[in-house]
Amino acid sequence: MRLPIHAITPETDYAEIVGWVHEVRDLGGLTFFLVRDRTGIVQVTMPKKKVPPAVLEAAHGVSRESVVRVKGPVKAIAKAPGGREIVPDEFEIVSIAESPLPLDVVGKVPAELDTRFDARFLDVRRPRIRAIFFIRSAVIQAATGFLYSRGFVNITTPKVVAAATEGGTELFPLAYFEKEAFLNQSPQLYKQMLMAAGFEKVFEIGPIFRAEEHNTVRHLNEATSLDVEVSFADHNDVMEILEDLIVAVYEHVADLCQDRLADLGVDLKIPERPFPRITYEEAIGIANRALGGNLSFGDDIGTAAEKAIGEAMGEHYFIVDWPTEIKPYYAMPYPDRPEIAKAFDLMHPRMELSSGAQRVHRHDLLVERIRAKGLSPESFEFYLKAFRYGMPPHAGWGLGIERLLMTMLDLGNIREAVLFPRDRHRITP
RNA sequence: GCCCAGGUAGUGUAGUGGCCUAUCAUGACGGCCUGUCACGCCGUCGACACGGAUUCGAAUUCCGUCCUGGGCGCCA
Repeated sequence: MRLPIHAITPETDYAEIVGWVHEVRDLGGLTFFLVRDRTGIVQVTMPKKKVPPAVLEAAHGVSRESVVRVKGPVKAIAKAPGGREIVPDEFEIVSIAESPLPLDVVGKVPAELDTRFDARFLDVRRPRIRAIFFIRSAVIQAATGFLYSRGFVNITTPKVVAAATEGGTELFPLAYFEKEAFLNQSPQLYKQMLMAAGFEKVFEIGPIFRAEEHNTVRHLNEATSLDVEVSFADHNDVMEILEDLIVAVYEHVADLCQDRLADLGVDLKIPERPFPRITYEEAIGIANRALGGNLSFGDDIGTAAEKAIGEAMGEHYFIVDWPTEIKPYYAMPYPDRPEIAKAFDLMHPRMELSSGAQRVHRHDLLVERIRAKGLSPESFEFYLKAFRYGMPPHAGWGLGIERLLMTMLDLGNIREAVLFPRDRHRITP
């Protein structure tokens, strides 16, 4: 029976393992193999004079990264990694690896991102890279569990759509039989329509597509968004849900992924609630003081300003009360001060993680807002229709999973947080 | 879209006009080696993105093409 490698201890009598040949050290009369599976690494030690000839022959023909099956008694040896090693009485090559390898799995020689993505399956064999994706899985599990525990309904909305969600971002056009279609940039319109459906609390974790020709360490053309929408809630209510979720995710990872965090060398600090809230005006004030700039009300907060504010804050924080003008049409303006909206961004000191708002739920105001953005209400008819037959007030946000992971694990490039990233230049593998 | 920087063995690098039939490491192959843990030692193999130009001479300068990384704008 196959044993996961981490289950082998110095007390184990006998073990059968299947894994990849991580390293080979041939000392002549004695050969050490390190064999790796997803749980760990174990040393397989072959004294030439003490193992069967068939084992010797198989071991001689094996290459690095081949898949092997090894059976033998386990010996407690203080000098061996993990204090134990297997002396094989069976050694079978299950699948031979070609040589040379496209990149060094052991990590003696670094590889550039591009080389790594060309052979991503090999790259991900490296424990520290694999750790990112085991943690990513834990993040999604924690977020999903948190939302279920709060009574949310998991929804799936279409990725093939007929119209843009908002004016700004570029869409990928698609040949869809005789019609023109696009890949969706956000589930925004659909989750709002499900408020009209009376679902009250929904979430979706799924891909979003942005055809922006940006080339940065924090943008992808296909990203994963965690979207939430809640009826009878305002922006403050959903900000609380968001910070609770962030903390729950960090706690889950800190509790259950200690080994993976160690693989990455990350010392995870759990953010403290409540996250500070600063207004947009305070934010540009901080930026102006730090950079000697002259941002004024209505200007976008650029990268340099964002960085300066992040440094001043030093932890997760919200920027609230944005100018209505620079937020999407669906953000609800304050009734008494319509120039600002009940919109917020969740920021990590390094970058924006999420943005959200209380939404406009009044049909006439929504039409007005759409027009004010220079868009045509006619192309949003399928969406506007949902606002004419009893639409509850509602609020929500969208959170970038890759950015959450990138900031949590201090990754240098957002592509590190995706198994098979899609950027300006890469569509394979 | 605008701007900047790059493309040298399988991988990562050194090399700014002749000292380069190109450095170092890793790797592969062969040899020696019974406690390695980036094992060690000896030997062998393997590369200047492509096209053009300048020059007595180009990996190195110039032009073009292709490819890549990054910054900005915008955003998750």
